[in-house]
Amino acid sequence: MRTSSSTADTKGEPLESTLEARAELFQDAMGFSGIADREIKKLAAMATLRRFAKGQMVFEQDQPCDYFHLVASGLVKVYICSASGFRMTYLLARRGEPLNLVGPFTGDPRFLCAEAMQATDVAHISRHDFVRFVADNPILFSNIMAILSKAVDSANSRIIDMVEKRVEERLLRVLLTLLDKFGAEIRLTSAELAELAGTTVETTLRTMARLRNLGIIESERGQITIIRPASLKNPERLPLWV
Amino acid sequence: MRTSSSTADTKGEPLESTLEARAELFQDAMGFSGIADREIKKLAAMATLRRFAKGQMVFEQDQPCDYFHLVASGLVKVYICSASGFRMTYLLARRGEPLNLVGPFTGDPRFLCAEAMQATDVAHISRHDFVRFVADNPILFSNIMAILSKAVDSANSRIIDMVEKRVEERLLRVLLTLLDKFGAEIRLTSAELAELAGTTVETTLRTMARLRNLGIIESERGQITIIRPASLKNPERLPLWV
DNA sequence: CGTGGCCTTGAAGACGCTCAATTCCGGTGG
DNA sequence: CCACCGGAATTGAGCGTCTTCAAGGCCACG
Repeated sequence: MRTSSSTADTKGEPLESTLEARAELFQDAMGFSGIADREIKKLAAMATLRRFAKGQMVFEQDQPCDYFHLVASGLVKVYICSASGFRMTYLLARRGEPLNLVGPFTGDPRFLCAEAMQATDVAHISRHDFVRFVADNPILFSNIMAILSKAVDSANSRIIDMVEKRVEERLLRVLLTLLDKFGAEIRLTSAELAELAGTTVETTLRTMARLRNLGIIESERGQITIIRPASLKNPERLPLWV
Repeated sequence: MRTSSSTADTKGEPLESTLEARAELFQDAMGFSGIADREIKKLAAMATLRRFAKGQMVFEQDQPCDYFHLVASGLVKVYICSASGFRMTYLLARRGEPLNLVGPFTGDPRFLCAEAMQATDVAHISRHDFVRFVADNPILFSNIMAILSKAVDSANSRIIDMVEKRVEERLLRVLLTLLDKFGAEIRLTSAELAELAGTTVETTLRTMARLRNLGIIESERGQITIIRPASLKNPERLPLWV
């Protein structure tokens, strides 16, 4: 529950990349469908890649938002962090997923932090360039709104979960979501799961032990395997937006 | 915690109104600043007003979103409702405040319900007209994004509150927010406060009794008065987006 | 071979939910 | 004018779920 990130927080190191590689990234990035190739090229020309080591911060809380970020490889967790150090992960972003769709429009500091969970490459576009590009390609607005509406619904349904659902149900929902997105083999530690479900490491461990006894999952150090996916598929358990 | 809204759910009754009155409404509506008068007129021409009685639903969960709604008078609560009937109010909208900024863009059903807390007039614009208008007035996008970013931050900080803050702190934060928006005289019942703070009526009552003993508030039936606003102004206690 | 991260388990205690009973108030109808 | 009813406010008692604190084991890696 309390955490201390003592890891380096330099903003990654520049990475050489070809225009083609970047164009290919934006080509099928989430929210960028329906953009003409010619426009995608422009986008790629404005972007630069940076590499982050495991544990490095891509951006931090209360910093003005100067860049739009898009994951090119690796895995990034986006979380909110309270004054007392409690963390709540609400997005695990991999290739093609944006880290901050809203921020660039206002530029204002937000609550969010983003941290690389593995060695990760992230594409950056300056806020100014990004906003102008979106204005030139209005289809992006609809795309962004569609994503935002899911994100808002997910946040709202999480609020309800926190109050009325027990930890076991929340964890099951997290597992279901991870199953959908990453497959049955989930390479996360209990601490990371706890931050996704909004609970403590100890409670997570205890609950996972129960699920293991029920034969729903298997787990070893830093790795969980879902054995009986059907057990998670409760129709009432809508997936989160992670 | 369990609720049963047995109130009528007809969609309000049509209300005569002048073009000028509607234009004046949109003139200083939240998110509509920076629009030329000529454009505002267009907006007003597309809008129709409807009246809702106390307890009537403006829109309900899982219904496709066909209209953009803007409150013209009265008070509307927007809330999410879980399968088990638990409710969480996350917006109290009065004149000039939109009820669904995101919905019209996708048209998809959402989790949200909106219910009139008093006799209320609401302006409706068809989703199609609204989206086209926004496309014609791109400044609206920035405005909407700015509002959404606050809403998302608020939802996220609420998630953290639910997990790590006690009911008393959540209630204090709700009271602070209501103080900022509505002034020291708050005309809400304990049940309504409970839905805002994400707790039960009983716990709300008990907590309010404690605050009353501390001399922070006074309360009578359906009415709370904040006596010592300074007690709520903890710098760590950022206001919500209500 | 030691250190640090991760997993595991126990025990205690708190917070807030649930159920239940009672009172108070305002409005409605006889 | 009075009786009744429904919504709102109170207050008490019991208890379940989780957090918290604590201690120990396991594994990988330098």
